[in-house]
Amino acid sequence: MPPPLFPMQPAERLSERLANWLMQRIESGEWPAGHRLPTEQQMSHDHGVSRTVVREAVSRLKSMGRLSSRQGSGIYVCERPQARALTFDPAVLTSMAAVLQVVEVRRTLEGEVAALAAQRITGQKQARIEQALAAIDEAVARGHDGVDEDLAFHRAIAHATDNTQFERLLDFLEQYLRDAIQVTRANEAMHAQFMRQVQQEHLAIAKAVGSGDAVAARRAAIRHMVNAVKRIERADSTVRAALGQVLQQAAGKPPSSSRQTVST
Amino acid sequence: MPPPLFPMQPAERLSERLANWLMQRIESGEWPAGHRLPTEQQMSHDHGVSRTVVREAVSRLKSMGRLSSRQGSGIYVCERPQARALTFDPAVLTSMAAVLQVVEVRRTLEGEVAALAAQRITGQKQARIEQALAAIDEAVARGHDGVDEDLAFHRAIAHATDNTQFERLLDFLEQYLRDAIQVTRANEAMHAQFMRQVQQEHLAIAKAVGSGDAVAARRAAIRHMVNAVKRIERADSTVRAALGQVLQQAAGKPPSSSRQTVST
DNA sequence: CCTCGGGATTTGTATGATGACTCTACGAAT
DNA sequence: ATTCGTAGAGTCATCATACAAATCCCGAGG
Repeated sequence: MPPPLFPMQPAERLSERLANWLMQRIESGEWPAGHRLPTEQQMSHDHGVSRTVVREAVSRLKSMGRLSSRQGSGIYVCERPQARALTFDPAVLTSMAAVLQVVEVRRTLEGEVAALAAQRITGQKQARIEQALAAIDEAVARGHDGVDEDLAFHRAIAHATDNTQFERLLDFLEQYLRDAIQVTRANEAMHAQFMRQVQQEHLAIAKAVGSGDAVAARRAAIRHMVNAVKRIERADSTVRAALGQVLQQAAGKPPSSSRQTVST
Repeated sequence: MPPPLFPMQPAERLSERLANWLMQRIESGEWPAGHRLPTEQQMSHDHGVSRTVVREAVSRLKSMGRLSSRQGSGIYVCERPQARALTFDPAVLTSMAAVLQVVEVRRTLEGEVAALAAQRITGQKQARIEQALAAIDEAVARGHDGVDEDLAFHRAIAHATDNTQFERLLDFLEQYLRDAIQVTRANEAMHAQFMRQVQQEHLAIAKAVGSGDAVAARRAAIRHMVNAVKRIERADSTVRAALGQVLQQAAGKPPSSSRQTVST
């Protein structure tokens, strides 16, 4: 039987409560980095739960990188609690407005990324960009939608900035935009025209970056993004409805899935 | 005894191996979203381990949001594997060059954020920005370094964009920059001059945003960021060395710690 | 001072039992 | 025919106990 869509919140498990309690000790600084926790036995006694519960709670914090245990020694608070990770509210995936917010973030990045790439371009990176550009045409010619290749093109530009963080950041944003892009491209009526325009915009970016013209690169990238938003917004209501639906049920689909149509 | 600095990798625990095995089933699509896993007993039998191990492995994936178990029913693959989180390589915290990379990312954002804020400013948001500005002076007057207040100022501007994602993104970047900012400010020789200049730059941003002048806001923000980089780079070698050290041992220190000096 | 053991401590794993919860099926009442 | 209640089997959550493996502590001996 399928899991319920709106499951009643099951009573908080003991291990969960204990994990939260432990987390609080760590966050409050009461247990500083390197501090050794009481033994499992001690904690199970203190909180009146079994060792199983203690172990599950600790296990959770271990997988979060906050605790680390060593057999025969004890359980310790990690030295370098890895920085809090960035995640967007899942709601970002379920509403049109939120998708546009993410697009906006991306827009601000792409412009500067293109400018920086233009300033730091080299022959090798330029070749990679052009190769990515060609890959889009190839994919489309083969009947694919070219979404992956499109994103790879933008990643290639980010790579040219010599700043790994840009690549990682854009890669992160992609996962929120991929579905939106695919559905937008699926608007067959606009397909042919879209592809021409999109590829033309891509070409402009690549050219500006390749010639080292930062100003032109920024302008081309921003224009590309602005037009992308227009394409999303101009998509007629049927497509928007489809987008809404897809976003809502956008679920963990196997990475490989037949895809349909076109562009950023 | 303190945990060793370079602990030998303990042989991979059974629960860890099983967790990886399970994860692979999920990632490969062999177990699609909503699929029910074999029972704990079945899995413990299949893999020749105890139920304890199975439970710990499942517990890990549960805390990662990939599995969800319902008492009396079974263990299921989650529908919407929450998007991959963004984290920068921990090395980002340990090298001067990497810190500058993050600063560069922030720079590209702040400019556009300021421009958008100017376009969407309201009285209420403007008040909040000015309040944050005043808080910096207050903190400095009280002998604090004002780093928290400084960051709050920038967050207030991000808030004015009406785009939550910007706020979250800057908030995320902060944790990589906080240490760098603090050490830079600790350069006492430059302290007085720094503070004046920094606060003047802040004022320029606030003013431009408040008046709705997007172009001026962008320019002011970019200028602020460029100068911030200069301040970091101009810091004499002793400070840079100190920064390197702090970054290297930057560990999970209790959030509350006496702080020292200066500015973004 | 250092090295080497051995016992005590602590986490990792195994096993069995019990309670709580869920699902299915069957049958009674409407 | 549909709805509802209930019994029963299946499953996870928790408990208790035991042993294995790794580590720590401390003292004997050099």
